[in-house]
Amino acid sequence: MSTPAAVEKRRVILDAAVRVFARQGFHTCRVSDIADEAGVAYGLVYHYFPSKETILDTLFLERWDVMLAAIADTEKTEVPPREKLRAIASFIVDSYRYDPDLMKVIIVEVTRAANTFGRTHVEKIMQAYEGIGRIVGQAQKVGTFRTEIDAMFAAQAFYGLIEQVLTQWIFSGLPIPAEEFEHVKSEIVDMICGGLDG
Amino acid sequence: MSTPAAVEKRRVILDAAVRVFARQGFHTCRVSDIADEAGVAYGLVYHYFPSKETILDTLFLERWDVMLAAIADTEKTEVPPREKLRAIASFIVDSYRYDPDLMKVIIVEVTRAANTFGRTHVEKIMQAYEGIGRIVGQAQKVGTFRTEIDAMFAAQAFYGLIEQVLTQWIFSGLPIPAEEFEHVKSEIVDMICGGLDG
DNA sequence: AATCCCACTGACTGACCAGTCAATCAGTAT
DNA sequence: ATACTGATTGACTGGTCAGTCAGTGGGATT
Repeated sequence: MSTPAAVEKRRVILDAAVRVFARQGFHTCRVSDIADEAGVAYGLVYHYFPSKETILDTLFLERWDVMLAAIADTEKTEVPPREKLRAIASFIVDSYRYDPDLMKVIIVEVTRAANTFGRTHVEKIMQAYEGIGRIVGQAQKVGTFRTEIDAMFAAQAFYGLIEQVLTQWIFSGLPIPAEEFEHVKSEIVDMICGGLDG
Repeated sequence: MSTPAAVEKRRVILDAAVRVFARQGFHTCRVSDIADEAGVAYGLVYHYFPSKETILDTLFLERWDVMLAAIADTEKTEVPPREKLRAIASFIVDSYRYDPDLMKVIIVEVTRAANTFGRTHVEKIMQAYEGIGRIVGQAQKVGTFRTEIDAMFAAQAFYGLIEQVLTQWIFSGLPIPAEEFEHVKSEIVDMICGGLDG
């Protein structure tokens, strides 16, 4: 059915869509913008995707599944809980580091878009919380983490903080220096595990 | 110029807009939906507001200014830092408690809408972070909070967590029991100040 | 060389909707 | 009464854009 060439064209359209969504926003851009960016005829977009929304859909699911896999892998490793959280923070921060446009689109247009599009993916998004929640819960059972704080609540705090940081970076529009990425990874874990009390 | 009756009509339209935006979302709803909800002719909306966007604008600014004032007031009080954070958490949680539709609109359509509308209000939004950041910074100077964590970073963690919790409530669409509101207030402060380490 | 199969093209359509505006109405002043 | 003023109405316009579709071209298959 789908020749290698066709698979590649599909990819070209997806990559173009990332750039266009990141630049103009999903609602603001036209399908013709995506076609132009991909250097492809308008109609071809509809040859590969049934709708504009499906393109965003595809981009989100592709990446989110990779993240869920990364969380699941981390869960299985035999390292201290703090290291597990660090691994996840590291994965998400690096996702932004190496493909800021894609992460921008996912966060701005899906994860944070509770109104329109995000609603469709609440369950997928929740699976990430649940994975993190299980790591926290496990650490509580072992006695590494306090049991006073609900594990799912802690997961929200952890993921929420990361998303907040990425959102700041996205807002700023500035390139982020390499050491900032590494510094933030540590600060996230320190904040969530250590708290503010001195 | 504006008679009391006119001021009231304006209010009727704003309140209707809150309900419509909360129900259908800003981008999805039509101006005629707002007019219908307000029981008012289509054109009258444009008599009171120059554009659809200005309505959302007005709703956000009205409420956000109240919140900035609440933060500023809290800053001035002479209570332990933890109590200050609790007061702010309490204010925001209660804002949702007593007007969930308005908070839903502000969070979903402005605060979290980094792409389109939010961009206009980044500075206003940042002022909230800065207020919280000053409280944390002050507590660090006094020695109540550790200095390892950047004050603005902590403010992001704090506000981000609250917004994350509200977003969960919004997503769920369920009514929240009274004790849940109170419980969450404590849990937010405990999480941010105490951290997870046991 | 005839046929088939898709990738591919881009002009076109149909629906939608923000914002306009000319007309009407109601209250108040003169 | 008359004139004036601002509130109110809703039909209409102009522009936008997602999605359609009839047709083209080129590589494989027979």
